[in-house]
Amino acid sequence: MPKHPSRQDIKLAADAVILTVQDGVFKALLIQMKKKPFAGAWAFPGGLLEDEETCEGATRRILASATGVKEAYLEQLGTFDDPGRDPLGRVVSVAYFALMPGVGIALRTTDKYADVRWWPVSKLPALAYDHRVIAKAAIERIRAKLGYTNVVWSLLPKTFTLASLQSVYEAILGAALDKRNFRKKVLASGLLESTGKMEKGAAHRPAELFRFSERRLAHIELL
Amino acid sequence: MPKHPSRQDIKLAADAVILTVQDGVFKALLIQMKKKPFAGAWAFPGGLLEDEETCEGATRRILASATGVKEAYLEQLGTFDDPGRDPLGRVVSVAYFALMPGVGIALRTTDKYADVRWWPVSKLPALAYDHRVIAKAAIERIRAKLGYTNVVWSLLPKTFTLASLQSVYEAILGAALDKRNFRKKVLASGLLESTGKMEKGAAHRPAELFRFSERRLAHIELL
DNA sequence: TCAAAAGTGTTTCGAGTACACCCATGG
DNA sequence: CCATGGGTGTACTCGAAACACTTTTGA
Repeated sequence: MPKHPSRQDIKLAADAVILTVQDGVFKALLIQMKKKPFAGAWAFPGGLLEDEETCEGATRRILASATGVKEAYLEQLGTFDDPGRDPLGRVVSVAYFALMPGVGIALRTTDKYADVRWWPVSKLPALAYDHRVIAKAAIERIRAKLGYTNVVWSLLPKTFTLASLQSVYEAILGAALDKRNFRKKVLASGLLESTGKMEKGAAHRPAELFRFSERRLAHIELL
Repeated sequence: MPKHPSRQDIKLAADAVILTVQDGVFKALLIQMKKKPFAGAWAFPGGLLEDEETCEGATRRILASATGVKEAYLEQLGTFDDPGRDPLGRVVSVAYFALMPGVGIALRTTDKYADVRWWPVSKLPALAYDHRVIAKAAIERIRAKLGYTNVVWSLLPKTFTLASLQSVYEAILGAALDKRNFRKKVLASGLLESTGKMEKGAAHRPAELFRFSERRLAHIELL
């Protein structure tokens, strides 16, 4: 196959901003790096693209290696190419963000990383590279997207209570919502369907369990 | 400077979706290619990054070479990396969209291109590469952005009438707006200030000329 | 005086918001 | 029987949308 003539000395990488809500707290997954010059620093998991790999493919590989999760909502966030962003050379990063439910995820610290941890988005540590900028972009994007799409399904298990749905919104938006108005709007939106089942084992009146009628991205009017 | 170890055979390019509104019509700039295998085909102007150049820098260079315009609103649209998008090899494209006023732009067909033309967005010809996908993304983005930002300033000259402002909205949204409601909202928004001057030479009652109080991106509630 | 676009208010309707009490369960 | 969260309805306010005529100018 003929090649383009120009010589470029630019590497392509993918970075994954992995987000979830656990116990009413909006969290991001960070890894602690081992290699110099960033040993000990925290960053979003990422890495160079392998040949024959798409950016999204690379992100899924990275996602699985850090969390074991194969299914998650994934969306391209943007491409970050500040020339000084990587001290080891010119690396352009295509960043994605991933959303997943906060329950049932077993983090595993592989030998690639010194540590892997969920961090509250409101209390992130200092980040390597330009990951502070990437974090800001991801958080803005998901906040906005909650208002005009149904992405929230990607942050909840198959069935859930209205209270847990509301708490996901509140955690991400960082604001309290009125319970009655929230239920009214979300039930009228047609996004949910009743399962008929009830929550079990709580020390109070059991809540009805709902599911999403569609588990793929759609535009809606909410909030 | 030490280099990352991996060998990648991936080239990075930038493409510019250049948009404007002329005579009430929403248009995109396309170039007609000379080189095989796409000779004669239309596409957005673009090209490989030079070393030491950022994606945005490359886009500005491409923009200037196709239009002569140095100042335009520029925003990253997304990165397109389908492995089959370029038959000459693996090229990942970072696409930007540019917005500029529809008046006073002299297109120049350089020797790089067979032709350079404005095309109505509703009647684009067949496009090379994956530029149809890129076009769709750009158009969706600018439509949405009109509703929650003040970007429209980038599509108008320094002073303009309320009617011409309205016609820009109508051209991009593809829908008619109510004149009285439009004027009410846009005047209440605080985006505009009166210049005190009047339009000249029209065969009807002259309209007042306005200017934007801010010529940089801000979020607002409109539409 | 005619053609053409500029400019101007009011009413109606629906959505958003604020707000407080009873219910079902486990301990 | 008590503590805990689940579940429910109404009233008010404000912004969105619909709608038609008079004014100013050049030809």
